[in-house]
Amino acid sequence: MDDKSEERGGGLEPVNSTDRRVRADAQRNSKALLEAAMAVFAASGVDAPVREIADKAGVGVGTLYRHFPQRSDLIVAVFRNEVDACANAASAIAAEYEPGEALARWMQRYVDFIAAKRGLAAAFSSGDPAYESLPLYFLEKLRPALQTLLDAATEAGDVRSDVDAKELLFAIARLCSPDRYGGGPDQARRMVGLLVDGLRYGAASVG
Amino acid sequence: MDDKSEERGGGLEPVNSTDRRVRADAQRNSKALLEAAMAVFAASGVDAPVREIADKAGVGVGTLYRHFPQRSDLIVAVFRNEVDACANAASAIAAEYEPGEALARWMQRYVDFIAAKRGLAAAFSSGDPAYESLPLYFLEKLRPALQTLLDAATEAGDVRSDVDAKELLFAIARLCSPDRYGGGPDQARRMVGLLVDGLRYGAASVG
DNA sequence: TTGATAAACGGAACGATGTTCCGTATAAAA
DNA sequence: TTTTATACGGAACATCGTTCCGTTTATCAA
Repeated sequence: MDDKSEERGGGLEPVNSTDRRVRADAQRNSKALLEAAMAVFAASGVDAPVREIADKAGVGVGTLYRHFPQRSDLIVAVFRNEVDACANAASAIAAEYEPGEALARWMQRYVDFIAAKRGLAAAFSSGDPAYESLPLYFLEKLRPALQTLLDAATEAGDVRSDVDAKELLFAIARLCSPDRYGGGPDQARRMVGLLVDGLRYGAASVG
Repeated sequence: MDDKSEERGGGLEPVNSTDRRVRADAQRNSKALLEAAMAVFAASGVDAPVREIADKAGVGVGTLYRHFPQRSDLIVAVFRNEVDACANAASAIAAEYEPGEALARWMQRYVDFIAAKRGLAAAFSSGDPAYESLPLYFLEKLRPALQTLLDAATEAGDVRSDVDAKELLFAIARLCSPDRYGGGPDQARRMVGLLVDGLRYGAASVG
């Protein structure tokens, strides 16, 4: 199928469209930039200057723009990365706790994620087309993760079965939204805790 | 009480803390800037450059910054101005229509206001302390306005009586929020229309 | 191992923006 | 009219996102 290459046996290394491998320093820098951006965004918010990120990663701004042609690309990359981390946490938690407890713990993990991303949420709904794809990515990654936990907890009789994963994700996100002025990040935790208790309560009638 | 002034008899003109009147050109320019900002924000969003506003008002940027020391001050001023306009519309509408119809018409007016201010809503929840006072102002102006309309409509038997003005304001604002991707500004109108019909339906059981 | 070369790098430079500064113009008071 | 506090205008500054290009370097072929 490929007209010009069957060179390296193990296709483990990322290759360019032509032939050559992706240079090692490029990979290193890309990773360093992503991690620096994560740290800087967490510390100073999404409005932090790109130069600060480049400095923290130990590269020039030219390099930063080679890997992330626009500022929003960096934001999007960080967001997707953290969505992935949150989704992946589901299976790790499921392996360690029994179903009901796993569900509760993952939901608190999800609350932390939402709370940390409050600054981004504002950017998303600001109409910038650069962020259009994010809500879909968000849903496609997190819904299956939560659904798996829900199914397991339901089958174990720990929670009721008439809850939709998508609705639950949105409901929690809204509980974390700062609409009610007053009540800090603890309030969100308490409200979500109540929600989880509500799920458990419903399971009692099933036995 | 005032150790140095009892000069002008009719205190109709705005005065400075010392003695002198506020200059006429200053008043003119302040008003022109506010109107220009309203127009520019509506046309190009809240991220429009201040120079564009100064140009439209026919003044220099120095003058703009004399009246509104920070960019956010201009945004806040426009917002408060439009909150006032929306609140004042209540009495005007109430004078022209019967209570139930007045309520319905004002709520659509409120929807237009919320929809137009979507760009600002993002800025408010971005944590900038310059906007901290706005939600309170919003509530203190609009709640009484809606409450008056609600009371009149309730007394006329047009709507049910168990609705809270504050909750209604927030509910409508959320109906207008672009969370569900898909569904434009018409959807908000339809949903609020349903809400109003719901209010009317409840009144039937009262007679 | 050693050139050759495509890829990646760094950071000065550019354009746009929010904000400040200060010499000039002017409305209000004497 | 003269005086003076006030306001004006717009050049200048600091900072941002982004581009450009001469220089460095990792990879490949010999």
